[in-house]
Parts: sequence; C-alpha cells; structure tokens
Amino acid sequence: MTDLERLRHSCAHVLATAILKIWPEAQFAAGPPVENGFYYDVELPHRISPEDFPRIEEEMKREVKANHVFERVEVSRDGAIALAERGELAALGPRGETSKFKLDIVRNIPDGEVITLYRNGEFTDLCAGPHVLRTGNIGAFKLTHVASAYYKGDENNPQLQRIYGTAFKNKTEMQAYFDMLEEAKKRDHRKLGRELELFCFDDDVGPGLPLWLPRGTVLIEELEKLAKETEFAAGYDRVRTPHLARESMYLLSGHLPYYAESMFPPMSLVAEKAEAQRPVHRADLFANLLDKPLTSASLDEILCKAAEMRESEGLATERYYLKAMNCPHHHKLFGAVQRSYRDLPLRLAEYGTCYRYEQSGELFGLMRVRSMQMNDAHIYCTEEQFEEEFRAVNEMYLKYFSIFGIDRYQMRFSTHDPAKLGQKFVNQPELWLKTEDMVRGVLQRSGIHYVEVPNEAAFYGPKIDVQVWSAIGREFTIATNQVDFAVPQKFGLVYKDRDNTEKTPLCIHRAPLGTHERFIGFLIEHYAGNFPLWLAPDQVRIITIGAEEALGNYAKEILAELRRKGVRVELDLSSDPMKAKIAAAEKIKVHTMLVIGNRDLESGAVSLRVHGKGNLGARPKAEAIEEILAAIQERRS
RNA sequence: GCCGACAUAGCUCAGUGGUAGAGCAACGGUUUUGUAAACCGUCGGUCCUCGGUUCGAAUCCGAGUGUCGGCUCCA
Repeated sequence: MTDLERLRHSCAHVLATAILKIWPEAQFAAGPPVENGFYYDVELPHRISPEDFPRIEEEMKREVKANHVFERVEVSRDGAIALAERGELAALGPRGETSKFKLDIVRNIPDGEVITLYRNGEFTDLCAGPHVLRTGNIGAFKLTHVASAYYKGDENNPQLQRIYGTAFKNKTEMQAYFDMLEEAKKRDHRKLGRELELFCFDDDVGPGLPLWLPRGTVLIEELEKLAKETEFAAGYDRVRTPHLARESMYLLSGHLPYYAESMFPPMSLVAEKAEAQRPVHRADLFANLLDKPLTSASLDEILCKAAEMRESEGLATERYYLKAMNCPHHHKLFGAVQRSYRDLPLRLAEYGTCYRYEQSGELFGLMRVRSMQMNDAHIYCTEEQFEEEFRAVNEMYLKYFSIFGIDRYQMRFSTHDPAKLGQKFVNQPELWLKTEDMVRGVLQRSGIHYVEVPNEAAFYGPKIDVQVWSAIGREFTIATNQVDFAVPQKFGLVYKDRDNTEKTPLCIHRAPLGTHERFIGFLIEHYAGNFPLWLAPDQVRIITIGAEEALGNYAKEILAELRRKGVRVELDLSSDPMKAKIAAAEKIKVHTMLVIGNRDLESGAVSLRVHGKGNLGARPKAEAIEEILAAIQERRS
C-alpha cells in the first residue's frame, strides 16, 4: 500500500466515525482506498445525499483535529466474532445490533491469518491496515459523491450506499487534483462531440445509437482509410456481410442461448406467403383485425393481435437477429468456397456493424453503445502459421499506437479457468493449454509487456485485450486479439491439407482499432479535440482580411487548388473582422488557417496559422500547400 | 437491470406556486479588417412526456422516457 493509499484508507475510517456520530445505527461493509480516493459502503435507512456532506465533513474535521492515534490491536477469531456480535465492530461502542457485515467478513478470513482491529478515538473497526499514525496526518479531504453498490458486488446481496471521498497530504495537492478534474471535463468526448459537431444521440432513434454528423463521419472515414491501407499491405481481403442473420446461425455458433441477453430481441417473421407481403398489406390486415386504424392502435395491441393471428392460423415463425458479432458471418464466407492449405492464412476483413443490447445503465457516450462498427477481421490459419500471424497482428497494434501517440496502454492476456471447462469455456483442456502457450510464447518473444488474467478468456479461446484510460479516468478495452479453436469446428470449416486430409483451421479474431464508436470516443479525449491534420474534420480554412474582389479571387484560387488535392478546405469570405473569423475557426479547432490580405496577394504568399500554435508567419503559397499535403500524406501527429 | 440525482431557447445556465429570462449562437443590416470575438436590430420555448393537486404549476405529487454518478454486466 502506498503512503497515499494508507492516508486515504485512514480517511475512510474517519468517514465512518463521522457517520456513526450522526447516525449511530449505520452498518459498515468495506472501506478501501481506490484510484483517486476512497469509499466506505454503509447500510443506513437515511439516504445520504450530497446535501449531507458538509455536516459529515464537519464531524470528520473534528476527528482529524482531535489527532487520535490509529491503534492496532491483534485479536483471536473468537474475540473478533464476539465483538461483531455485540455490534462493536465499525462502531463507537457496544450496540444493540450485530455488526452484520463485519461478522460475515470475519467468518471469511482464512484460518491462520492474523486478525487485527484499528482504533481511532472511540471508533473501532475490523481492518488489516495499515494506517497513518494519527488522524491529524490526514492533511486535506473531501467527500465527492454517493452511489450504490451491492454488498460484495453481488446483485443478490443488499444494496449499500457507497460514499466516495478523496484525501491528500495537503490542500495544495488536493486543489491540483480538482483542477485536473476540471481539465479532464473539458476533454470529455460527450462535450466535445457536441461542441465540434461530431455526433449526436436522439431519443427517437434510441438510446446508445449514435448518429454521426458530417465532421464525425470524416473521422470514421479517415480511420477506415488507414485500416484499409494497413490491412491491404498485410495481405487481408475485404468482405461485406449483412447486419442480421437467422436464429439458426447463432444456435450453430453457440452464441444462443448464452448471449441472447446481450443481443437485441429477435424479429419474428411468419413464413407464409400471404404474410410476407408488403408492409402496407400487413397494416391493412392488422387494421381489420383491430377494428380501428392502425395509427390509433398501441404497439402492444398490434403485437398482441399479430401473435393471436399467428397462433390461430398455426403459422410457423422464423426469427432473425441483428448481429452482435461478425465472426459467424465470416466463418460462413470461409466455408462458402473450397479451401486448400495453399489458401491459408486467409484474412477476411470488414468494418462490420454490430448491435448489442447493452443494459441501459451501462450506456456511456460513445464508449458504450448499442450499435457499433468494428475494425474486424478473422484470420484462418494452420497451427504452424499461428505464431507468425499472431505476432503480425500485435505489430499492427503497435504501429497504430505509434501513429496515434498512444503510450499509456496495457496488454491483458486472458486465460481460461480449468474449473469452468464445459461451462464458461469450451471443454477442450489440451487445446486451451496449447493455444495459451502459443500466445504467451509470442508475447514473450516479441518482448511485449503484458499482465495475465485467469478466467477472463472468451468461451472459444484465450485473448489479449488492450486497455486504455480515457481522460475521465475510466478504463476501456480499446482493442482485442483472440484465438478461436472451437467455433470453426462447430461450423465444420475445413481445408484440404497437403496430405489430402481435411483439417480445421485455427481462427484469430482481431480488432486493433476496436469499434469506431469507442476508438473515436477515446481519440477525442486523447487529442482533446485537437486532431492531427490528417484526421481533422476541418483541415484548412482560408480567412480573408477584407473582401475586395481581387483578394476574393486569390482566395478562391487557393481553395480550388487544395480541393483538387483532396484537402478538406473552406473559405470564410464573410464581412466579419479578421479577428472574429479566426476566433470562429479556433473555436471549432480548424487545424490550419491561411490568413490572406492585400500584402499576401501582392507577394503571392499566405500567412499560416495553426490551431494551438498561433501565427507562424507568411510564406510562399506553393510552399504552404506543399507543407500541408506532406503532413496529411505522412499522417503526421 | 438495480440505487440515486438531474431534464428550462441550438449551447451554457438563471428563474421555489402568480405575464418565460440572460450570455453565446442563428438570422437581417451597418462596418472592410493583419492573427481569439466591431456595432445595431430580429427571431427563437410542448419549461422532457403523460396524469394528478391547486383559482392558478417550469416550480408540488405520481408514472413514463432520456441523461449523468455508481453497482452489476461487458463474446
């Protein structure tokens, strides 16, 4: 535990002390330090709201001022249980009620472990420590928010109130933290997305279904261009597949019924000619049955009637699902053509659109959505080819990260848990060990730093997830690279090997750029909206000083030349003062401004201004254009 | 999905039971400029939706929807 964590954990005890002074009946569960502070979970009939914070903080201040010693006491298990039963743990003294959560925690402490209590003033808590010496060592603290959490994170357990706070050695450091938070807020992709007109959401379209405005679409298309170039060079073939598929495919793939919950509910079609007619006919049919115009019927009435109708006529239904992943479609493409070992490795790539019914409370801007476009590809290869393919995929990741200047990331290698074979993981123990060894080997030989996490693999094989941190401090999986040794077999995918036998290929699922939604959400925060020239929705804006015809013509010449060369360029010929035009361009983070006045017109120059860098001075027109084209071409950061 | 908070003009926000407000943006005009905002005017509202309380609701109550903070989940 770091010094800061120790201090924050101690502050959690002070928080509990204060809460008990106000609400003596409070029952406490766990109160650990977390990334930016600490929390304590409490069960209390009173709903604590931020309005209660000043009062609680007042009590906390008193406790800090009293400068109580944090006293460590070792107790026997029976001793701790007796104290919990008398309600003396996480308490100011004996109480009528058992310290029920603490009792549960004591009972779950493994045999042989030393059980310790910590006391500060009147407050005693079951706690492994360590703590600061005295409450007075807590220099600065503040309660930040309140949320709810299930006891032990299990949704079958009672919901507790989780009071979050933060603490620092002194006020200066705490202020710096809050200032940093303010800065982070300005980078929030949801805020910038609106300000820069990149994307939006609409209630009539639906929650978690982003709409891309023209500027955001530029980002998408630039990323796709990058991916297509990179994948073409790496020997990928592009494919395209529909957004939905019949139920039977997801039964085959094994996604149903296990993943049905995270898929949109199916569309049911009646497999009967009369029913498959154009919607208008269906509408008339329903209207007749309903005895009123369709428009005045509620959706429930219509659905109910439709179901009744199907039932009464005994019509068979078939169901279609929106795809939640592209792999089954790609597997079908592998199987569509006879494959020889000479065709392998076969790399099928698609920016496929997927739909996942994420729980409503999980939606978060672009980072967690219900419709997404994935930088997907499936590589079908032999076991011998696996290492080389897997290594090449990892290198592609690193190439992308260097283009975007992403240096804070972590590769997470997720493996299976042998205890869950046949449940969470396909029951092929030897293939698990073999593929995990292969992946581990590639990572080690490539010198890639990674952490290994058991029990987090996909159901069909081990995987590597790349974690990044957004400006808001949330952790996200931005990219994924997975081994699949199970599903190709289910699909009966085979290739004819050299020895004239049929073999099942291994499959690598990979998405180095993740989904457009999450990746762009991340990039917005990463760049704080200040995209490099090649990505910037507004690459160049020509700003005239004055509006004489000759100057306007000169500006139009430059505009036309840049347009011809594929640059996203606009011309601001309005009568606003030059300073106002610059301000308007800066506000939407136009990357490069070409400011031209009569002086420039006379000398055939432009004056260059770059967002965030200010005025770079005048230079010959041709030179400025050359410079702009080169920066775009090289995807300079 | 669960707990809680929030929802007022395109954006940021004020308005706590009695005529719906500001700044910015947009639009119209005047102004003709040397590196982040020239002046004047105009437009703009289902105060999220539905229901209730009340002589009267943006304001109080209930339900729904959405967003946010967490939890759970995350192929």
